Amino acid sequence: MGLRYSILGLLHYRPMHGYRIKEHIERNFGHMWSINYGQIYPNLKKMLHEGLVSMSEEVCEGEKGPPRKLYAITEKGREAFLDWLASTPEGGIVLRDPFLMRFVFFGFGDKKRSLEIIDAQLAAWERQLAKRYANLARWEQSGLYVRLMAELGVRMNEVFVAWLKEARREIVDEEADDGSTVVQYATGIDHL
Amino acid sequence: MGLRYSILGLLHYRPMHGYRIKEHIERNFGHMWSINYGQIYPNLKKMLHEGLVSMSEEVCEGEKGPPRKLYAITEKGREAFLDWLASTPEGGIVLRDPFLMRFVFFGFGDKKRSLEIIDAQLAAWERQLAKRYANLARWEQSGLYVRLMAELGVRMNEVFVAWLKEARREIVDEEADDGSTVVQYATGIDHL
DNA sequence: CCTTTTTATATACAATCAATATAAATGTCG
DNA sequence: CGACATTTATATTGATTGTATATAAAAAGG
Repeated sequence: MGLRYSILGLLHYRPMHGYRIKEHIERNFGHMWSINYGQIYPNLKKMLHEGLVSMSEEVCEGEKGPPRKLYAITEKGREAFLDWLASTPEGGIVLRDPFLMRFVFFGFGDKKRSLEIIDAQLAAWERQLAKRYANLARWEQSGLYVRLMAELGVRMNEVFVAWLKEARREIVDEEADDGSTVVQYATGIDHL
Repeated sequence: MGLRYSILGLLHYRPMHGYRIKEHIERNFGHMWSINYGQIYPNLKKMLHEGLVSMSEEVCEGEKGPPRKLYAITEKGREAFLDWLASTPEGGIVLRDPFLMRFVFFGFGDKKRSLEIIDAQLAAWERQLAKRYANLARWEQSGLYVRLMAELGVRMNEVFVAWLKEARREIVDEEADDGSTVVQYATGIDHL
């Protein structure tokens, strides 16, 4: 139930409708998380029912698209949010990445193909890092905590790029194997 | 469908039963991911049905616990695994952390309490880093890719600790506010 | 002998993610 | 002008992942 509190947190800034919430998160926190409509709309509906947010149907004057539903945080919602904010965070960090998931098993596959995938990943991470550098100026003007989060994002990105470059070198330098006997060595894990 | 291929990858080492799979992942990859029974047993069942793994009921001789079901990867499973391994990883990195989720909103809450949470988190990350340093020797002997992953884990952990220490200092140094007007500044996000 | 611990399988339910259907208004291009 | 793509917006479905817990067998401890 973490997402619902992020939504409540955003509504502190001002009332918003679902579409804007996603836009806001992607613009300001997109470097760390993402959110999608499958979580936003059901959560808003549920929180409306629980009285944590209030809704006002906004007739859009001269605006594009279907009528918007503007959600605002209620006093009850603010209390629930502050309780959550002061509670001790339970559970550790979850890091799931389709590239890293494959990476640990690259010893079982074709090295040439693995290097292709690594190069593509490196390019993607470098593009992302360039984008983050470009956005640093914007985040400088943001509040303290938002700015600090953005800095963490930059540093993590830097670590990823540097690590993958060094890893690539080690993989290339590794003795070429004929594929059969050395596999066990290349991927070897402790045998319990 | 990433988890199922991780299981298939593990079965490359040798046949295993569900309980051992979790143990193995926690010991060797626990620094990056986790897995749980709610994913292991249903996946094994499904993959058995699809012919990607085979099962042999093992009568445990003198061993503790209920009878084990030993799963091995089949030729079909090996093919499916290699296809996945060579496929381009889709989707970016997912990072979800209950602490960081609160962190961005700390400007809305009580600063003293926020610092308590930060200190607890810092202690936890430092303990984890110490553990990782202690395990480095073990990972040195592991295969290339497993060792590289472990190194990434260490570097990320180092970045987290260093970042949070600096962030804490900035938060403490920030001008003390009376809670009302400055909140907007402390958490301020671009207003779209 | 009874309770606790360890090993192990299994499921239910909640949270999250990806994909897509629907709809309204506006711009655009022949 | 009208067909068509685009943007803005709400909403739902199904798959995947995560948390918690129920069940059970045997060894270990007192």
